Amino acid sequence: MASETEEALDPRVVRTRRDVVRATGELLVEDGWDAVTHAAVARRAGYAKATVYAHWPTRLDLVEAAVELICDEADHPAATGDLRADLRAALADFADDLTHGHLDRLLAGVVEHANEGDVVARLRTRLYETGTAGMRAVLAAHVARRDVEPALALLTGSVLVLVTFEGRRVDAAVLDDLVERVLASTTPAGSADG
Amino acid sequence: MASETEEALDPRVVRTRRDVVRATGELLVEDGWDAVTHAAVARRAGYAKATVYAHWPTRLDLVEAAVELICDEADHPAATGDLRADLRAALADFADDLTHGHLDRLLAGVVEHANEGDVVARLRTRLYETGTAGMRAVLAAHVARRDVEPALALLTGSVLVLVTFEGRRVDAAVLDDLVERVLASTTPAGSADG
DNA sequence: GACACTTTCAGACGGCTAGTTCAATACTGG
DNA sequence: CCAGTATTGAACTAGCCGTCTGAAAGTGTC
Repeated sequence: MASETEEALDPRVVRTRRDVVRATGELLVEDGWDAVTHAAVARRAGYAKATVYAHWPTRLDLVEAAVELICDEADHPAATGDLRADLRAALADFADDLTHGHLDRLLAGVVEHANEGDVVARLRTRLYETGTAGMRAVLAAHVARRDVEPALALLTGSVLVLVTFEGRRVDAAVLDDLVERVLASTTPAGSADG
Repeated sequence: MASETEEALDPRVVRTRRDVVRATGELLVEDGWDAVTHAAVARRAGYAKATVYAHWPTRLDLVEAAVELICDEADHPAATGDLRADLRAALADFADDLTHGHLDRLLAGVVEHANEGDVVARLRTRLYETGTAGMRAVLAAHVARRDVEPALALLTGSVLVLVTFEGRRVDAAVLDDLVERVLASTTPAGSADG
């Protein structure tokens, strides 16, 4: 028999999982957490409702699988080695995910449903770390270790707030200003006091 | 007849409005946006479901009234005049609202339901500005005008991210570090280039 | 191709909840 | 006391969620 972790031998199961999880992700991103219903997902994916229930008994199972897929598929601009250029690119990418990728709604969903168990808390961490992985990598490569966390919080937080709550369009000038302000309080990596 | 804006003469109406809006606010804060149902609100407030429907035809009407009340009742620590102390106090207050006041869930709710009309967008702005009013006031009094907005975004954003997405407890040391980092990139108010 | 096995399907069902309606009751100001 | 208004409790419709079923279709094997 196949191993427990790779038991999806039947091509029907593979197809179903792929199509349904993809449809769930689209629904989650476009219409939000509450739109993820077995019936809605089945309709969108082109499968019967009972089939969806058979694979993912609860709504949370569906959301979990979709978030996993979204995070796995996420890709970020490659680093060039130039600290400021890479930071601006990563920040712009994050801002774009928030607005056009509807990452803001995804994050809002996990925060609002955070009281529904540890699974949701794990999804929150997964989404946040995936969305900020680009920035974290750039910072880790260029600034002192003790500056990485605060700088990351300052950059991601400010962009999140500007885009999501102030409805501001964060153009190159805004991003540049934020980057300069944050870098002013950091020490280069490898420095004596880093 | 009474004026249109102050027509609530009947004490029954006054009582009903007060009790129901308060119950809605508690429900909204404790259990989230989706828990705000006419039936649930009526049960909690001790009124009949039909009465709640008579005053607030839609769920959004209920949420709107509750958010208005919450924002009106919000109070913030008084300023002492010491920039750093006031900033730290305002930030700590904001962090406390996020965790114990469940402001994070309120904000998540309006973000997730932002596609349900302009009313929700107004609520988002109202909540965000109320929660950050303390910091904005302190900054406006001490740093150059052009530094207020970016500094506000950096401070509120970083605290929001640390508390809500990283699950960090922001103690005095963390707040102090953030304040120093942000202030390093600002110019005092009234300065020549401010 | 024949076969046993698994997956998917389509629909029906009971249960729960949202929102509406309405006659009866309680309250208010005069 | 009385006319007008607010509140009530309950009934009712409509719609959706989750479950279950037998039938149909697909899969791997001999």
